[in-house]
Amino acid sequence: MKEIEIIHSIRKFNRNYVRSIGLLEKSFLNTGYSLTESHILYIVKEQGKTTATEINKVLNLDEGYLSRIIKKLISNSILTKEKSKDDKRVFKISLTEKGIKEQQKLDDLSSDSVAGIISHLSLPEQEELAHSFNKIMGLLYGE
Amino acid sequence: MKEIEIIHSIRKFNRNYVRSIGLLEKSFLNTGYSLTESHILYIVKEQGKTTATEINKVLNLDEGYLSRIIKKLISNSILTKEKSKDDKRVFKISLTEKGIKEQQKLDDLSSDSVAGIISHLSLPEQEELAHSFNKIMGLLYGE
DNA sequence: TAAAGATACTTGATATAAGCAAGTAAATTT
DNA sequence: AAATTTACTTGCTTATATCAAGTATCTTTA
Repeated sequence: MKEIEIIHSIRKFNRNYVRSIGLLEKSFLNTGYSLTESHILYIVKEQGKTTATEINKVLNLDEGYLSRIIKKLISNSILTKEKSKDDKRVFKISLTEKGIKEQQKLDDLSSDSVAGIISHLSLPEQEELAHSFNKIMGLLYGE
Repeated sequence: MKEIEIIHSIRKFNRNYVRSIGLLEKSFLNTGYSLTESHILYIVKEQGKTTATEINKVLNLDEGYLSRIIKKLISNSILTKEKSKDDKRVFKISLTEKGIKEQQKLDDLSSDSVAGIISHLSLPEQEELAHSFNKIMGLLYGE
């Protein structure tokens, strides 16, 4: 297989997948959260009590933008922040009770959405699919 | 493999890949074209003389948005339009000479960008990667 | 075949997502 | 203790996308 074919395969995938992700994004429209906000909540769940800087090590958003999103999520009682004791520049961020529930809802929505996409496949096909995704993850991101 | 694991694999991939595509998008910043514009030019190249409606069968953009993008690309001499003879509501759209060149540039940029992402892999690994992408394409989009 | 409905495209107004730059305050380095 | 860096915030702007209403033409149907 030539390099050009390899690149074409990936680019073809990208063109299609970008649109899939666009659709996924639209499925978030009714929830009141953007995909980025949903990512942030996911990360806060994963990391537990964390900071804007830690979140941004994953997402690499504009700092100001992230700051505003966090501010909004706090004002909607999804997140809380408290001043860190060891470093007074830092705010420790965590999910509120409501935030935990909301994050769970978004998590379920996302899983349902993926379930829908693969629902037309047989179980062996779904397994092949997962295997392929895992393979790519391993190769590209070393996991 | 359980369904929940399959879904988790896909969601994990999505979280990572969304960011990759975000980076890809940024690589278009200097070009003066957005990823969407670049897609449009790609489709016009593929389809040859085409129409807004045909383009939108692929991209599903808001019609008004698409109309404006086309307008802009025409005013920048990338696209031309001519009124269709069989249907006076329709405009046939095609790439200008300049448009062909610009599209080619974007195409090259996109290929280079992908080449960069896979450059740390050996050829067999790159082949495995392409194979996995193709597999997913086949399963999800039937190609 | 004339009216009703559908299709192709456009335009004005607006929303959403994201980024830049300048700034404050606290920590770290020199 | 001054200079630099880090963590976060805020004002302003741009990029991307959507909604709704409208024009012109084509197609259906009564």
